[in-house]
Amino acid sequence: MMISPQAIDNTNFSIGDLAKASGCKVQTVRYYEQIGLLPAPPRSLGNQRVYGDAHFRRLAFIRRSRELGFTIDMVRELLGMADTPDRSCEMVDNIASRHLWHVQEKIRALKSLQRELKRLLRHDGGKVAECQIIEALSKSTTDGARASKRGADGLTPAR
Amino acid sequence: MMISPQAIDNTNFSIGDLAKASGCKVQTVRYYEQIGLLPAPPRSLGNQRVYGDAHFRRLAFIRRSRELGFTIDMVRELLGMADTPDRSCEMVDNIASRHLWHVQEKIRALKSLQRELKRLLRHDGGKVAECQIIEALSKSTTDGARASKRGADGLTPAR
DNA sequence: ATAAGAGCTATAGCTACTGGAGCTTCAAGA
DNA sequence: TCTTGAAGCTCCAGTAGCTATAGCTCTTAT
Repeated sequence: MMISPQAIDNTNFSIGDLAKASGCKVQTVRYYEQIGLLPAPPRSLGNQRVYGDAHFRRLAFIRRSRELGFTIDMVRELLGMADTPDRSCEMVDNIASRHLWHVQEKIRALKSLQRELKRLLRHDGGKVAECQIIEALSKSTTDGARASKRGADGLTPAR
Repeated sequence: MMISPQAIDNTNFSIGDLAKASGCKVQTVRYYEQIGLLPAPPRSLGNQRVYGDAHFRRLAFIRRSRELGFTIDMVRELLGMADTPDRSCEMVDNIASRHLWHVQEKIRALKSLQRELKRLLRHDGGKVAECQIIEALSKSTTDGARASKRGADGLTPAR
């Protein structure tokens, strides 16, 4: 399965068509071209991008992968694999299962977050002075090092 | 060196102490100062930041809130509320429950993602040419535009 | 002919930090 | 006292994945 654009194409899409069809913004399409995910299409006489069917298929692949939460770099790898049909499927599996693992980790983290927030909210308020939530937030965690190991949302791993 | 409850009487912390104690990086502390979350402390003769107990408590509050996934702006609001103890607790509750809702939404989304990834991975691999994952990624699901706004082939633009 | 809408490039902004360069200051040991 | 290494300082750039704006040009319909 090749997802690269071919020159022999009778369909002509403007960038707006492509964006609408794939459900992303025009700027996003240009951005994908800029970072090398989507190859630069030929231009019209007025310097406007002219896309073909293969571009559409490749963009659809990209969007679908992004929807599933694959990073741009993962999409790059997946595209590379999709373009070399003779290789084993193993590496594709690898990427997908690593991603699944991350997703499951995220779910775990969010669930414990949910529990804590629910606990915080199980008091009803008077004045802020006695606000349980503020109170709870003021207490530092037992394990300070834990915070530095996680990203901003407390979910994504730190770099 | 950790700032234990005993050591907290010593109200002279270096930025490194503060960072270690709160479990974030030195740069992060400076960043919080820069964006106005943490007030600028006095400096030593050699121009180094000297923090006190109140700084420590405020930073702990910030880190705790961030761990719970509150955005910087939310933390700003929460801090503001914590600083005006006569107001009602209602707004604090508001922020927290809005946040809980977001967390629950995220969990829902990730769970459906998880289901799909598991489905993708439920096969064994041969060549990429027949790879189910690549196949599945190539099929777009959420592009109502493609089917409804385009011609019968779903690809040709209306021009 | 004209006007609306779409496309073009270039650049900046978003979140919440993180890392590095190139410097100064501090504290401890010889 | 000198030295050395760690820690501090400021300033700037970079991360991911777009999104938005400014100020143009091009296309298309009337």
